[in-house]
Amino acid sequence: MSERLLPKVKALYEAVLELIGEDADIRNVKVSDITGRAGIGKGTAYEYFNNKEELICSALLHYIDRTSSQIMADIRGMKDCSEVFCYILESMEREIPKRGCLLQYLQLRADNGPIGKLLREGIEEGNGKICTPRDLVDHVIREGIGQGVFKEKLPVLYMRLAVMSKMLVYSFCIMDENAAMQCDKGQMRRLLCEGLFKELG
Amino acid sequence: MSERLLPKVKALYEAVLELIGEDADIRNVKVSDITGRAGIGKGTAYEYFNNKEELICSALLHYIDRTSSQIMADIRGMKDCSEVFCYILESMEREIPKRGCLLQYLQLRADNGPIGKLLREGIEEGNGKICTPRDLVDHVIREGIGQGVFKEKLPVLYMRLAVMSKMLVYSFCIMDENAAMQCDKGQMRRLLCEGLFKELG
Amino acid sequence: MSERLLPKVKALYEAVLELIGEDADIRNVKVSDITGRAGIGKGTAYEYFNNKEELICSALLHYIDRTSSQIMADIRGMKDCSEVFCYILESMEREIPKRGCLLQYLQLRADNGPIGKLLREGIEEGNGKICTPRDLVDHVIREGIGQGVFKEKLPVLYMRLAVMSKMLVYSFCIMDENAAMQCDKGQMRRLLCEGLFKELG
Amino acid sequence: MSERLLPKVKALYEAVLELIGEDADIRNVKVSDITGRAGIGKGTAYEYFNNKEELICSALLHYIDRTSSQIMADIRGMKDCSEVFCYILESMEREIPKRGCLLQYLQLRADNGPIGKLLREGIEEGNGKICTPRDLVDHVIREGIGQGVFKEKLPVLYMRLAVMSKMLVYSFCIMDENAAMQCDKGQMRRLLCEGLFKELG
DNA sequence: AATGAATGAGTGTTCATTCAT
DNA sequence: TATGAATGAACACTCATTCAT
Repeated sequence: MSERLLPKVKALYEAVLELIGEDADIRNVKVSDITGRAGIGKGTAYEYFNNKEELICSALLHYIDRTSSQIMADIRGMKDCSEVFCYILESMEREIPKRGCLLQYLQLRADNGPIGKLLREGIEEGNGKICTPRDLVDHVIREGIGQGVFKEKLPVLYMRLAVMSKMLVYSFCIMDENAAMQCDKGQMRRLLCEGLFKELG
Repeated sequence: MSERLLPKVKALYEAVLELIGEDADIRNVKVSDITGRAGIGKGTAYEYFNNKEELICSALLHYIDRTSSQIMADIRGMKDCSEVFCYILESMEREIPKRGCLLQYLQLRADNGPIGKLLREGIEEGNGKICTPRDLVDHVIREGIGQGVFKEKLPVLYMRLAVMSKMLVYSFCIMDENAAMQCDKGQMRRLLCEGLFKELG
Repeated sequence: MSERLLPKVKALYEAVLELIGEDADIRNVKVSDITGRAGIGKGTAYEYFNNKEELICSALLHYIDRTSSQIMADIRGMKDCSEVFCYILESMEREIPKRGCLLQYLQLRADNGPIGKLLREGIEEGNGKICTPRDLVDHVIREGIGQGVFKEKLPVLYMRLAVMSKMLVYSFCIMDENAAMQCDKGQMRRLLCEGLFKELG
Repeated sequence: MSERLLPKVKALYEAVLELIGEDADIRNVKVSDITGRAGIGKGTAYEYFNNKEELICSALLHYIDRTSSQIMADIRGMKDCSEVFCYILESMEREIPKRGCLLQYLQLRADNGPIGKLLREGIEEGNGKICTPRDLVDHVIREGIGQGVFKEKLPVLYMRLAVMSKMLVYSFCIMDENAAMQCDKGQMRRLLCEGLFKELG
């Protein structure tokens, strides 16, 4: 997954992410919106992708993979499980300019529309090759258990969902204008971290 | 909110919920799909709603309101905060046949498409009159604080999100086929309940 | 054509004329607009007319017939051909509140749409029974020739069109806001009268 | 106004004029009728026009402009005012194959429907750039006054309407099957010409 | 006789996709 | 390889007409 992207593909991916960042409804975005933003011809998109869904999906997956891989690399050396989780939350915040992309990804994972289905297929097919938030979650759990701070006998599914839900909560805080106003990000991260360890410890 | 629905409206609402229950992508459902399912003419839908978005939105809001109101009524008399939260989770499970409706609602709340926008407007406009999951969450928190089982000094926003995320996690367990297989619902509810009280206590 | 109209029919006719008077595009007027204005149920219109076209057509024809008949009766006794023509122009002006009806009638006479066709049929079928502007024109010509003020040897068709075009010109003056501002109606009538006699004399 | 039309636009214009020429009711013509006749796909029409009304309107305006411009160029050098007016009438007859277009144009100018409104807007916006029958009328009047055959003190509005109504009368002769049979075109033109000079001289 | 709720045929418009250049 | 003009399937929505009451 470290291969360099072809320049046109890169431009298309960037365009998709930009549009999502501008709160566009990705399902209603036109191909011409994307190619126009990317500065290339409409037909060119079809030289690289079979259809609109594939284009959007690939863009999202690439973003998710790149971001998750980076975070994964960063946390690999960390000793403290709490530090790891906090770093993940901080990283999410750093991505605010691309806000919406993570949320779109999470939403589409549960979406029954054509893009959602394709996204799930893409993740399954690229299993192992594509790094997703779920891999980060699993890393946190493995570390937590390894360091003895998570109870080993809790069901893995429960632990996974517990970690994920904390991340979801934090993404809501970042995204939601209303929530954002009344919340101190640092405090929220601390509370979520503590909450997680209380819950799983 | 106890007024009887007009029969055609009821049929339309039922049709929308059925289609969602069958995992259809509600955004891509055609008006004729809905009216066909409802057993009425296409034009009839437009006697009661101004457009497709309004129809779908109303159906979802009505469902959410009816379900939430019922749960709210049931938990009103309960003494034990833990019992309350467990009952809410159980109620969610009981709605499995209409599975997807809750998730669709939650998804659309964060959706930038036309239906999502209309949904948020509908909730704001009907403020107080329409009972939503958020009202259930607030009830849990009020009870938790009143009974002294939740730390009073935690930020309300955090508590709200903590409760909500537990519900979200449970809905994932119910919805996701993969997860469903490997998870014992009763155990999951117990764990989520305990987790919540550890986290907020 | 002096039979009394049934009250519902009268209400419908009035509604059509009112709508035309308000500059509505009669071809785009909905049946419900007409019946609503008439204060009766939509279905009731179909008790008296087979379809929308027939309703509109009948209303227009009735108006044209009634107005033309009245004018015809008024001018019957007049001795002076010039007085007759002037009276016709004055009568047109008196109908300003129903402005548009005459023009609509003239327009629809040349229209290829369903209403236009029906109108022409209606006039042909009711030949003799229905009094139209053409009858007024013919009266003017007959009188003109009889009184020796029109050259007898001019083709009738030409005379007919000459008279009609004068009336058309006057209706434009009445109708067109721009023209109306810069034109003194009395002067215009006089000029048209003189012009007609110069042309045909 | 001498720029060459794009081929698809030309085909669309031709199709509209053909349909009008075949006595179709232009307001009830379907977009697919027009594009079908033009031999192009339905969507293509929307590459060049924003909607049906604009398409029809543009076609008519283009026809009127082209025809009027041509006539204007032809009459520019003529010395005799009578010759000018006769030439205009003759030109109208020459356009018989496109019969209906002129009448449609005149009708739509007074129409309250969407096409009529757009047409009037189009004429106002393109003021000066688009050559219309009114320009021909004004030319006749200017020449008539300049050559001393029209009384200078008559109101311009009256003169304008007098000329216009003569043209209208002639178009009726050309269009109306019934009238056409009983009328010798040459004689009619002569009579109209003489009539005009008697009336305004 | 009068109604208006119900209907569904009909059409303007959009936009993903193709393909000649 | 890159393009964007051309396409037409698809769909929301309208409204004349019907018919049970």
